[in-house]
Amino acid sequence: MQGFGEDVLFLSFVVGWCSEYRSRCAKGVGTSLLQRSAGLQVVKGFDQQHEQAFCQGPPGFSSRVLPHPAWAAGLPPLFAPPSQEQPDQASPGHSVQASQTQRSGSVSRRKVGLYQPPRRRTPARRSWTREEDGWSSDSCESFSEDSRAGTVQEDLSESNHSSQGSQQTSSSALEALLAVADTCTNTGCLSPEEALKAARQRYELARTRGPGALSAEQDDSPRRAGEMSGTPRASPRASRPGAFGGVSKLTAQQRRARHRCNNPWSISETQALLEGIEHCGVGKWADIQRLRLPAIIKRSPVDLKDKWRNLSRLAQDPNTGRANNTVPRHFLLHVRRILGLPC
DNA sequence: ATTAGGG
DNA sequence: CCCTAAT
Repeated sequence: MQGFGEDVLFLSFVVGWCSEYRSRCAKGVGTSLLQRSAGLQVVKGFDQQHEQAFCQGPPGFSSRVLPHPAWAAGLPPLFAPPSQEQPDQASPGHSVQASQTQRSGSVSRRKVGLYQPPRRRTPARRSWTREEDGWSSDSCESFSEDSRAGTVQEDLSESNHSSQGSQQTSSSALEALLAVADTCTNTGCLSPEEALKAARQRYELARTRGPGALSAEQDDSPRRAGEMSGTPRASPRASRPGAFGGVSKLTAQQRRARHRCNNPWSISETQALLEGIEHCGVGKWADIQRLRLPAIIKRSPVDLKDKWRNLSRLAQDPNTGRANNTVPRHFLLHVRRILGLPC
């Protein structure tokens, strides 16, 4: 682990950078370079010299202003359809090849609770049989490259775009890093060590899964038109800092006020959950949440658990759940694979 | 604090 | 999603 100390330095630098960025925003000055590199919004005129100095970073970072090469390194997202190009986009020089090992065996294939479908009501509209529904063994293999998934393609178009140019890929990776660092500075709920751990985990994820795993979700949730039924969508449970930004202990009043939230899971959220499960294993909801994947950063560990339960049910019985659910079929194939079910 | 499961 | 029991 030679690069570790380096990463610590880098992270601390970024943390400082974040607070500087915030204060700049507060003053309404000089964010153009940051905007350029992180895809953030331009504020207005800025002072060249200050920005120069700022971008120099602390001593020792003169040429390391922007994403750690490791973060910038991109691989095709797990769920993306096979892309013709993206030949190698090799990581810029930097050694990004350690620990490819730990991915294979250990995690995610352990005690997996099979949610036994408790006597479902309706007779089967469809069943998971190989013949009639295409559960061939290779359809399971091709999970990560199923091009039939038009919905996903749409859903991921954003992140795919961002993998077009290396610059934008960097932006995406940078945003991911910023998210971690930001959480660290803001909420204090992550110690620097925890933040670093999260950062490293996410780096691993980015490296093995591709930048798609890190690209933030731009509100692509399938929120129907007239469906904003009163509930403030933003931060359903982010009232005060806690394990993941605020565990809600609602008062009786609050509970009555908001009867029941309905925040349908977007496809990218679902994808992020599956990525997290791949990474941490089934049942490790808190760990997954600590990865701080942007797409599911607002979902509590319990939310993750519930979603997994639903996915698991759905994967075992397509008749389960809402008829209009948008979970792509190959996601369910993936779930089945995790569950050790025939695909 | 986390997780599983019922509602 | 919410709530609670059990770790």
